[in-house]
Parts: sequence; C-alpha cells; structure tokens
Amino acid sequence: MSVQERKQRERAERERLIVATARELAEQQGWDAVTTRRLAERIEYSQPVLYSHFRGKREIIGAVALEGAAEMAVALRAATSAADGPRGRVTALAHTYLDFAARNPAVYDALFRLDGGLAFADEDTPEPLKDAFAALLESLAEVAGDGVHPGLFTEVFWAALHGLATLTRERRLPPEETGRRVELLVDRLAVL
Amino acid sequence: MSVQERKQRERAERERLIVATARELAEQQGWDAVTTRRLAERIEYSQPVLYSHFRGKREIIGAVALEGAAEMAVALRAATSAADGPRGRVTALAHTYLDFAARNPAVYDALFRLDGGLAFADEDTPEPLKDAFAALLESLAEVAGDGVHPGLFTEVFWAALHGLATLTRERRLPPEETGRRVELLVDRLAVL
DNA sequence: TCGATTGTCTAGCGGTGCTAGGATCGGGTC
DNA sequence: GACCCGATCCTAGCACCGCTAGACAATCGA
Repeated sequence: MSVQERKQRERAERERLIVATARELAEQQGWDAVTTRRLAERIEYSQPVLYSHFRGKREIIGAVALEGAAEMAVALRAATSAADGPRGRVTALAHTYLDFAARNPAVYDALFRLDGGLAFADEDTPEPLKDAFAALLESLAEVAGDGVHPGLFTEVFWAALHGLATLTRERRLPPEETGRRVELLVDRLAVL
Repeated sequence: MSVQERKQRERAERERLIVATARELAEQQGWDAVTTRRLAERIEYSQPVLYSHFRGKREIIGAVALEGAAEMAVALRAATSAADGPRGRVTALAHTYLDFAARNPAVYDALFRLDGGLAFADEDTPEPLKDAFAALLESLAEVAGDGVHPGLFTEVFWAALHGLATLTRERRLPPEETGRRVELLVDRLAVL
C-alpha cells in the first residue's frame, strides 16, 4: 500500500506543479504563451503527461481559476473584515476586487474571461466559485436596500466591477480615474 | 485614369467582402472558426490576398469592430430618441445596449473583448468608437447628477452594462433576470 | 525470474497565422 | 500588333498549435 500511496502523492504533487507552472507562465507572458509544449518543457516532462492529469488545456485553465477563486475569496473577506461601517466595507470590497484583477490578470482571465469548462450560477458550480460569490454577497447584502434581493444586487454590483476591471485592463478605460469611478459606483449603488 | 479607378473600386469592394464575410462567419460559428484559410475560401481568393488588404487577422477583427460601433451608435440614438423622459431614455439605452450585445455577439466581441488593434480612450481613437461613446454620453449626461462629470458617469454606466453583457452571454449570470438587473441599475445609478 | 501492468516518450496528425517566390495577366509603349 | 514591365495572385511552405497513437522502459506481483 505504501508504494501506491507514495505514487499517488507524487502524482498529486506533479499536478500542483502543472497548475502552478501554467499560472506562472500565464502571468509572465499571457495565456497565449501557455502552450502545451512550453508547459511540458517547464515541468520537465513530455506533452502527453499533461493529458494524463487534465483532459486538455481548458481544464488546466479551469484549475488555475479554482485556485484563484479561493484566493480572491480570502482577499475579499480579509479586506471587508478590516474595514469599518457598511460604506467602508463596500468600498474596501470594490477596491480589493479591482486590485486582485489588476495584480493577477492571468488568474482573473482564467476565472472570468476564458473558458475553463467550469459551470457558473448552477447547482454543480464548483465550491470555490460559489464561495467567492458568497464573499461578495456577505458584504453587499447589508447595502442592497429594502425589498431588493441580495443575490440580484450582488450580481449587478459584481457585473459593474467586472466591467471596470476588464475595460480598464484592456486600456478601454483610462486607468487614472479608477478611484473616482469606484467612489461613484459605491455612492450610487449601495444604500447606506 | 479610368482603369485605375475601376481597379480601386474593385479593390474596395473586395475589402468590404472580406469584412462582411468575416463578420458573417464569426456570427455563425464564432471567431475561432474565422481562420484565414476558411475566410479566403469563402471569398474565393487565396490566403495571401487577405494580407494585401489587412496586416493580419487582428486588423480584420478591427474592421468588423468599427462597422459594429457605427451600427451600435445608430441603434442607441434611435432607441433613446423614441423614448420619453430621462428615465425612459436611460432604460431604453440600457436595454438596447444589452440587446445589441446579445444579437450580435461576434461584433460585440470584436468591439469590446477581442484585440482588434484599435486605440480606445485616446486621441487617435477611430471616429466610430468615439461616436458610439458619444451616443452613450448624450443620454446619460442628463442623469449624471450634480457635480458628477458626465464622462466619468458614462464610463461607470458603460462598464456596468459591459459586465452584464459579457457575464450573461458566457452564462456566468443566469439570463432570466436581466430585466430586473437593468431596472436596479437604472434606479440606482441614474439621478432622476 | 518472468509476465503483466503502468508510466513515459517519440513521432506525427491536422490544424493555425503568416510569407517567400514564382507564374500570370493586363496596360502602356514602340 | 508585339513586346516589356509592373501589378496581382497563387502555390508551397515555415514554425507553431492542441492533441494522440503506438513503441518502449521501468516496476510490480506471482
């Protein structure tokens, strides 16, 4: 049994290596540079090894996305729990979200822009994704306003943040005014 | 001279054919299916002909984007001029925007999701893009609220619409509640 | 020690965007 | 009308992509 266990451990370790390497490469040079050949070379195995862990490139993106979702949830909760008052929490939430997107563009892409084969807003949505949404909802529910469904409010707020994050990063919005945009968004959307 | 003019005409005509065919193919089967080989085959020329009109695939996407921007501006202005009152205009604007994105996913992608090599929010931004933003601004300026820069307000509103459009289409938001999300967005963001 | 299983690699398939270089066609000139 | 020359277009091919079949080697159980 011990031998099998060791092999399983090593296999799991290699899988982590693949995901970490893919993420690293994507952050360094963008997802276009994450080819199966380059990835295989970096982990010092041949291409087919990747396919013994994942169905294909899409699943590797999905794995990076799940990792990112967990980290984002942690970051959001840390920021909101350190802030004071409803307004402070929502502002911190917004800034943390945008900051995460800006600092981890490849992870953000894996999560919300690329196809990682993950189900969203569904019963079989992976737990980390549900939890990241829950982290948003926890802080936003208190400012949704009377008679407004917290989930719906969270969706709208999230969509606005997502729009700002993506348009800013693609230089479709000038990045200088991000602070004022967040201020406006929070002032208007949140019922304080 | 007449011969040269005829050749120029034919050349311009072929360029239109390329853009129209690329757009059609993208709407039918997605941008991934728009390969230079398939596109060349559809226009009944060889691949290199494409490169005598455009620097590469990216520029073809850009051309489709410009076409789409002009159409979107027309659609937005038509919808808002037919609506009554500030609230009616903003609501119509939002629905028209999301409707355009849903009905022309490939064009929307070319405009706001893919890299068409176009400059945004810059002095050398192509005129159709500036004009589409202007169409948004025209209706949104009247509900920006006192002391809020109309341009900044438009950017935030646009980002929110963009987030809703993209997340809904990628099934990251359930599509059923779009109406209620727009209602909430307009109610909160616009000063009526 | 031997066979079977597991793991990994080499090699290759059909596709991609893009381009070099040769063929062909048509207009302008004698 | 014959010729030249430049513009125009195509064939063929480059290096790369995601992915996989099949050969090979290492390891396990009997």
